[in-house]
Amino acid sequence: MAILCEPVVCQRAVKLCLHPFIGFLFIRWEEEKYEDGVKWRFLEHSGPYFPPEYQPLPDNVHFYYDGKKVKLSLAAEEVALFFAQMLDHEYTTKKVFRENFFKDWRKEMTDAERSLIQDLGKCDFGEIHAMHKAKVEARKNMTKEEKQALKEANQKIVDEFGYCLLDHHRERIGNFKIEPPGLFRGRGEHPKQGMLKKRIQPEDIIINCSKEACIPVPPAGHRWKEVRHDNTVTWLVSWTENIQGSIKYIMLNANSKLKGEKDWEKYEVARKLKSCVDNIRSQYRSDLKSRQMSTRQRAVALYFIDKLALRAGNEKEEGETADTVGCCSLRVEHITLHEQMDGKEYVVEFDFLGKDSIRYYNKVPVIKKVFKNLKLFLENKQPGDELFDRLYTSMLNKHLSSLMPGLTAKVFRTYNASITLQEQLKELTNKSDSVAEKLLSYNRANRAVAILCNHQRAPPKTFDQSMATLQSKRKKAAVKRCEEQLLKMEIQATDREENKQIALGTSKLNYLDPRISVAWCKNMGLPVDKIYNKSQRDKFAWAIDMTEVDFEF
DNA sequence: GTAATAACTTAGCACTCGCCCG
DNA sequence: CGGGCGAGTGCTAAGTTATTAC
Repeated sequence: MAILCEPVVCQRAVKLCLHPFIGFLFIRWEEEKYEDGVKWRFLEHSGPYFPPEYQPLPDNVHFYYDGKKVKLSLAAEEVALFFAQMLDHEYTTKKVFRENFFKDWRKEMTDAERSLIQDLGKCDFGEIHAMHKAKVEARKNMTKEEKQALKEANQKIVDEFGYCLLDHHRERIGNFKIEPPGLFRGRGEHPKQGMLKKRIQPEDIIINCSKEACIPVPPAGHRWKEVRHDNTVTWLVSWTENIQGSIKYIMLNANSKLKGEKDWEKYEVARKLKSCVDNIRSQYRSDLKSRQMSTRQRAVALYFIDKLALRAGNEKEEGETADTVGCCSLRVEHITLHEQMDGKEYVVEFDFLGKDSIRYYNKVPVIKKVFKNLKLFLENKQPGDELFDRLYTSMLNKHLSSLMPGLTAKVFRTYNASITLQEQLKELTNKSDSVAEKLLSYNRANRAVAILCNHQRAPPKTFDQSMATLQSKRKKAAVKRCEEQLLKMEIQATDREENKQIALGTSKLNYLDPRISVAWCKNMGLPVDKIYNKSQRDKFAWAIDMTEVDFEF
């Protein structure tokens, strides 16, 4: 395999010295020179915060089966309440949801209950549902004092459980609360929707902290499953959830040193790709002619991943999750080839459900060699067959890491997102623009990335109405106010309209090197808080600190 | 070599909260 | 000064990738 790039690995300290690192980041970095894989020296925390115990229904609220009042056991009653709470949701009418729920609910019943309750259709959760709605209503109508008291109680919980001590730093924890029990929903057509997500007990919990630290105290009468001292991982608490059998973790907040450094590294790898992407592109273009079918498939997949920012697309176990795909797992039915379309040659029409069951629909002209290969891959295949039947994400990533250390499929998304933002900002903004115009341009650049990465959202429920309001304000303002304000509102309206189905947050938070944005703000004379809110400024503190006006991704 | 597992990032949606308008 | 609304935040599902187990 050709090595196309200089390795980037194992040069942490050296890498840093290349940068105008200032303030705490530098000091913090200097103090930790850990051997490979070690994430901390000292870790102390309070353990997880458990949701409140189940409160039995009051005596005047009843469950009915086949028209008759039935007093349920505590365990069965709790699960009945989960279902009753969701009754306003459309998915409680879905067959899969109902069947999964009923099956799991029956497991929680006593023998007597189980022999009585055999048909979900005969269950009447009406009173329980009404009680729940009344509770929600009551919470909304709390007095100021009650709300204040609640807020203070919550703050106390955050103070006690929300922080940990990692080496010499007090760090905010990302998710210190144990996920409460309920009915699993999942996204899209999930085969496990409606299943009971069980209550987590201290006996399910693994605690990770350092040997010298105070070990968190389990709730009275309970003990932890295990206490371990593994400083090669970053999690504080873990447990296994019962729906997929996967492990859940409590980890640090994005504004922590540990996460910040990782984030910085991610963008440095993406920048490294910038310097060798031309070589990598010519390599996979020449691989399109390979005699090896698997190499050709890899080349076409790479072409898509690079050009369209598709995800890698791991194999998934059938029946365990919704039927979604990424690049390597595309099937015959997900693409249609058009020799000619809309006046363009060699158009590939994509239509598939990706991560979170978000639809990816795109018509893309491709180079002839890619088109011909796709035709070849489709020969003698049926819908349901894999397009890239000789390709696995593991092979792809192995190949990529041989081209550049640290390179994997997802780096292309980061790289293409960041480079697109930088180019769009250059193209769209002028120093002489007004603040509102600059922000519109920034959002448009952000939007270009979100579209590339297919970050969609459901149009806000009140969209049409609020759009109309904004439009009419426009007219009122025109009558009585100066043109500048008119312009500002027009710009806002444009921004919102263009953003109807696009989610900017994901790319801003995960794909766009924050130094591009910070440098742009400096260039444009805009305060950073015009584009980053408080938590974004926290997360990107490292970039805000170190970025010079002339930063180039 | 392949499958399973572990660890970590990425993702959209629901809810909350604070601000603005009538 | 209450209600509506959008921005911000919390939540946790759903990905990717490296590592481990067989």
